[in-house]
Amino acid sequence: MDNRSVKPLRRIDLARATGCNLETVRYYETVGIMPDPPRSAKGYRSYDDAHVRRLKFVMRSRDLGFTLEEIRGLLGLVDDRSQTCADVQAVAEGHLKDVQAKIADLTRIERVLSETVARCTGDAVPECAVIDALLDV
Amino acid sequence: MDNRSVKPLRRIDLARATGCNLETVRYYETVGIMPDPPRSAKGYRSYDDAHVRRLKFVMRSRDLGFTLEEIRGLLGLVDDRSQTCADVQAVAEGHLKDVQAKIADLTRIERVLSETVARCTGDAVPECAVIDALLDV
DNA sequence: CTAAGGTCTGTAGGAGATACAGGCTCAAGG
DNA sequence: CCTTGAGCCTGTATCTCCTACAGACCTTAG
Repeated sequence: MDNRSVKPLRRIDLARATGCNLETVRYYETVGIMPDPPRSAKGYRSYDDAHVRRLKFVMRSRDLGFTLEEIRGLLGLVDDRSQTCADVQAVAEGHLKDVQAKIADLTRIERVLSETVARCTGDAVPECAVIDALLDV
Repeated sequence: MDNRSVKPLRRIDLARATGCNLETVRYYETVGIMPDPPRSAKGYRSYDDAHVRRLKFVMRSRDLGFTLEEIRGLLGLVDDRSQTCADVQAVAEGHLKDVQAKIADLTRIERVLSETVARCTGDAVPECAVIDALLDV
């Protein structure tokens, strides 16, 4: 009896649910990042929660600086159930190193920025030694 | 007497020192992310360590998903010594929030990936519940 | 039944690089 | 000194990743 969640989503619903641009949804389908969705009798695309989940992941990954190619690699882990465990492990390990490096970079930038925010008095000319350190993080 | 470091760098030296593509160096100059460098008598660009430092920062920031516009904002903090401390504080605060959000996202992704690496036995078909979790981070 | 809003396809345009062509210059070795 | 290879110059073309728009069609609330 529980079919509350079975209302199909239109393209604009998917876009709104994820914050993705409407046209980008279509683009991701043509380049294979998102699957071609089922169509209604009149040819309208129809999505569900799995699409929302996946597209959110893609968008977050893009924002974090991963290329579509890299995201394809990560999604491959999810999609291709026929890969061996060793394959999955290798890809995951590569991405893990990448992610850890990014976290380290961002953490150093964070330190400089929060020091800047804390030290700045809000008055006149800033003490720029702090901000200069940004280039050396 | 210490002028060991005063050998000027060619464009390719800068590219190699930073890992930046040769043509991208020129591109960043035309769009104003990097300053127009001094030229030799014959018009050759000539760089120094400050350029290396700055370009490395730009590249790391790009890799972390910042747009050129955002990077321009950060570099503005470094470049424009005439800004008030309040200006600097405001810009830094905005970027700080952004950076912290990125760190949070990456940390969640990291958890899933390291779990995957740890759990995968390296044998046959993976236990995919872990990898599936990637989409929900 | 109509107006508003949403869908379709195709194509154009912008940001951020990247590549290549044609010609010039520099520095090291013979 | 001269060659040769590597690098420089500019301008332009091409690639990725989107984003926007046009023209035509569909759906649904009032």
